[in-house]
Amino acid sequence: MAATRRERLRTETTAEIKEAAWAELQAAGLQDLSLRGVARRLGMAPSALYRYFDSRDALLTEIIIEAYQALGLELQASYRRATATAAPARQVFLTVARAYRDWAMSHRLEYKLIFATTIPGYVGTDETKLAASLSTDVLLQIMADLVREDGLDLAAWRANLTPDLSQRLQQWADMMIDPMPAAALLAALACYASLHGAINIQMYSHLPPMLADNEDLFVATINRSLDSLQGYRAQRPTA
Amino acid sequence: MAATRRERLRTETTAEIKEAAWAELQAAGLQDLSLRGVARRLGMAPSALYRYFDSRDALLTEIIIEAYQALGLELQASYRRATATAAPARQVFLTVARAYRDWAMSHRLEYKLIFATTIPGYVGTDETKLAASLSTDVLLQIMADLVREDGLDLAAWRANLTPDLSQRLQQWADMMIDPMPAAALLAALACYASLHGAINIQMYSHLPPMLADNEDLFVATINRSLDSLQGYRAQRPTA
DNA sequence: TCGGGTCGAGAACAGTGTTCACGAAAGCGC
DNA sequence: GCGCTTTCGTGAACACTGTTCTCGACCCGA
Repeated sequence: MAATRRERLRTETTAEIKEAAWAELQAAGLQDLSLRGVARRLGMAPSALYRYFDSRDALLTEIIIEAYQALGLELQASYRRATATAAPARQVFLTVARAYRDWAMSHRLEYKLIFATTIPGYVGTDETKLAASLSTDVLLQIMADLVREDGLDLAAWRANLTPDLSQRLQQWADMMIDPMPAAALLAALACYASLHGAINIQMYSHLPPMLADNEDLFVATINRSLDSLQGYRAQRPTA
Repeated sequence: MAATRRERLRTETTAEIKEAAWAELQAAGLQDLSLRGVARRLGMAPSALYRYFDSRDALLTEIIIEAYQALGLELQASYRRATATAAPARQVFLTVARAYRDWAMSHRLEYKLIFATTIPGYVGTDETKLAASLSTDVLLQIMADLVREDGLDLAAWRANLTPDLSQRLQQWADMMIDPMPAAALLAALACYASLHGAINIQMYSHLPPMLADNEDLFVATINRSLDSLQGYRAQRPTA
């Protein structure tokens, strides 16, 4: 941790590079982050960047990880804020989900970077996994809260488990700090899928114009997803 | 339609080019479809390709559209096969959903092309919209079938509609050949989101290894999604 | 003060998408 | 059949790109 002057300068310029790269990314679009472009932006020779990053893809990877972390931290902050008011888990979920969507919509490029970029080198590094878990942990936490509050219709979810799937889910659950039943994990995944899909639909706008970027639509589907978590069913109206 | 010899040759070689481009794409990966590469594959000069396609991106766009159409046709075929047996709509949905997933999993590259590629020129062409509707129409059709069979808990869905959202959905529904209630449209969208999300989760493998490529997991979430459509809770009648 | 490690610059190489002028071939009206 | 026009493919060229290498200039600890 102790910083020799050299190290300090090094981390400083790597930060500057990443910043410039980010600006370049936003200006030039996703596909062509030009290394020479960021070099130009910094007023240095293109080759100089190789002192800090092994390749163009390495630089891109780092940026993606940073975006990932930003999302994760945002969600965690949202979670903390929501739970601070001692709200029921369902409401917490809704709040976090909205935070998720808000972030995605106001950081479209980052979102696409995170979820739709296949980096040639296929990063399975610990760093990305850590960044990813920042986000997913929040969801799992909420699900655990729901279970604790008995707000989850576990029976309904259990009904869809095959023995093999149940075992695999359990296997995963056992690796977690705060284990939860396989059925709850299934519910969490389904919820995540729904959340993710709802955002994607708007992000890549396969919707007619009057529904594009519609928050009500998002909230409605998420609410319905929550109904499904809890086994809620509308009372058949008298009519 | 009548083919002068010239026209025939022309469409013939454009097909050849697309085929070669596809091969190149699969060999070289998504990011770098090299125009020179496909030219090499065909034994022609790179510049010759410009007689057939305005640019590299135009070629890519055409390929994406073809992939899109392939998916749509596959789904429609699956739908026809499923309905031919006079099965209930719920089962039809499940069958088509599986077909969707199967296609995605066995055509990963195509799937990513379709849903995660932002072409610089932003294609809003009629051609892509038509290709897209091939897929979505199937889903809407099933949803209409469900409504007709009274297999949809419309009240539950209506409960999440705001007046504005309801109006917008209705506005969309009115444009369809076979109009349906706004609540049903909301259900369709939620279902689509869920479906899409469930596939994406596996596609971009943010799952631990024992759950990667797990079909049971997919079927379970889809089944649950269907429960949510129909308003079932806890034990649903076993088939 | 003196070396070894680090940094940045510049040239170079192999690619890339794209343009353009030029011949060769094909089709069409006469 | 002959000419003219349109189409097709070529090869050279331009402006880029990522990446590598060499070569001085600098900082820093000994």
